[in-house]
Amino acid sequence: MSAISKFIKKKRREAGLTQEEFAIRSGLGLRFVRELEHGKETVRMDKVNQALSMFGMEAVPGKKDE
Amino acid sequence: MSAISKFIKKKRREAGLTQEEFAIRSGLGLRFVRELEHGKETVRMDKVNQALSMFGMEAVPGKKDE
DNA sequence: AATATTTATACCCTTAAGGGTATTACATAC
DNA sequence: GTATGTAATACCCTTAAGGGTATAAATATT
Repeated sequence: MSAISKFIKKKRREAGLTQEEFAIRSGLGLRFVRELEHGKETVRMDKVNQALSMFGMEAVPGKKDE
Repeated sequence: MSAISKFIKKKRREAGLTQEEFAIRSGLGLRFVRELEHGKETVRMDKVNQALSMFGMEAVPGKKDE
């Protein structure tokens, strides 16, 4: 599971949001939110960044291991 | 320009590779490499990670500003 | 300056991402 | 047990991402 997928799932739950509520608030499709959290690797980066921006984050290069 | 785009462009040049050479070595399409470095936002995350993995990196959540 | 190299756009095609919706599975209650 | 809320899969459709190739522009290099 990617760091991004795990991050979104964790943060969303901490915010007390369902996938549906998160989808609505972020302007993303519910199916996309599900697939992103489920670890789908072929998602589009703009949508990923749209999700991350809900928590003031964006996709950046990071060390692979650790 | 996204942090990832800038990172790839910078690292590729530091490695002394042309976009074409980088495309070949990473197994990505030349056109994709061009569009990624040019800042296209709708690229696919798996391809982005394939590019980042050339430098031992992957897309992770990071603070937006700074 | 001219020339070679690298990078950027534009064309068409195939494939699949994302959306909507419905259905199914999985919880956590009651 | 049944009901309720949440999450996961499956269907079809529209749109566009990515590949290949060709051409144009930009950037060295001499």
